[in-house]
Amino acid sequence: MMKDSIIQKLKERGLRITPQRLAVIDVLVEKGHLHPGAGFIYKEAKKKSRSLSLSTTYATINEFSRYGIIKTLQFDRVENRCESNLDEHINLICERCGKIIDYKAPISLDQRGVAKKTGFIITNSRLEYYGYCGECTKGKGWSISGRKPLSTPL
Amino acid sequence: MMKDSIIQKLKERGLRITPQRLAVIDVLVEKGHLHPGAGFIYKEAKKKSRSLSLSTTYATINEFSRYGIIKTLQFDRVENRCESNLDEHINLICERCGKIIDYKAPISLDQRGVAKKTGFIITNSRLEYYGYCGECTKGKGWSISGRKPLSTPL
DNA sequence: ATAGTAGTCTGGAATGATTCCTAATAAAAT
DNA sequence: ATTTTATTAGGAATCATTCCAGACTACTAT
Repeated sequence: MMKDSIIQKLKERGLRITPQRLAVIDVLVEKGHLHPGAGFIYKEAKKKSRSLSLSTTYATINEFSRYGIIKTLQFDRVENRCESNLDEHINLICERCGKIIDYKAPISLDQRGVAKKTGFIITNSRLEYYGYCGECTKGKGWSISGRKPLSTPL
Repeated sequence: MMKDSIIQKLKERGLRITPQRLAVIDVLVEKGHLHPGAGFIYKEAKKKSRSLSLSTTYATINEFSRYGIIKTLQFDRVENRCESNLDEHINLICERCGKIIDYKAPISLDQRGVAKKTGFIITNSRLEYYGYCGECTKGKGWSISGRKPLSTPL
């Protein structure tokens, strides 16, 4: 997503454009593909806007998420991560290095069929596959040792 | 999963059969479809095995999970939930009442294709759709008010 | 049966990402 | 320029989960 279009969205929703938010947007735009967590965004954004607190970073992320500008990938006991790719895709999550890869694949679940059969109305999805990324299995003859899920902070 | 087959698995892996574990197993077998959380399991299991601590409940759940007897559905800022249905399925999660419904549907992601294309080796999956269950939308003409995700403890 | 020895259990303290709180600050509208 | 009101900073609070160390006990081999 482009920086301008995000700013556009903020204005549409009546949210103010502040230096703190601009700094966070910059990080999301430039490093979004890394699926950064709040801590990473805070550190990076602070470089640009000296006056930025962790609280504000969280508040900003939450606000953006609430208004559909980003999506948050929530995890247990580990920093949540931000998803700026809003296209339908699957996340491949490496349990060794924590990397999250967007994998474009059309998941064809018949949402209408689900609604008809169970009464459940789908509004959102979370499609993840866990395992080990190419780098983490490279040259190791497939012998993963330190399985420590999502341990690497980002 | 049957109680006996779980006990069988424990023996196979060299894990001891203790009254605490038996109590937890009972809950998992009887209430597994509710996708109980640690707190619920603790409360229920404590009725059967008077001597059971929350720590042990957590330890037991973790152990079972580590050995593939159950799967844990991890969430952020909300109690994790236990999944005793190990068949391939999708979880429908109600954002109002927190209910989790197992929806049987063949997700056909070509794992070999993923591996060939990205080098990522899949070992586990997490397929969830969020929304509102039949009961929570019933007679409301589709006007959900108190959107408070997974708020109901179980 | 009995004792030995890991594996388990307990209760409480510790953890840590995230949220909450309130006074201070600063966009944007008039 | 002034006012209104969203936003921010900083620190305290939250709370599911983990960690810890000492006590305990299910199993095995004697």
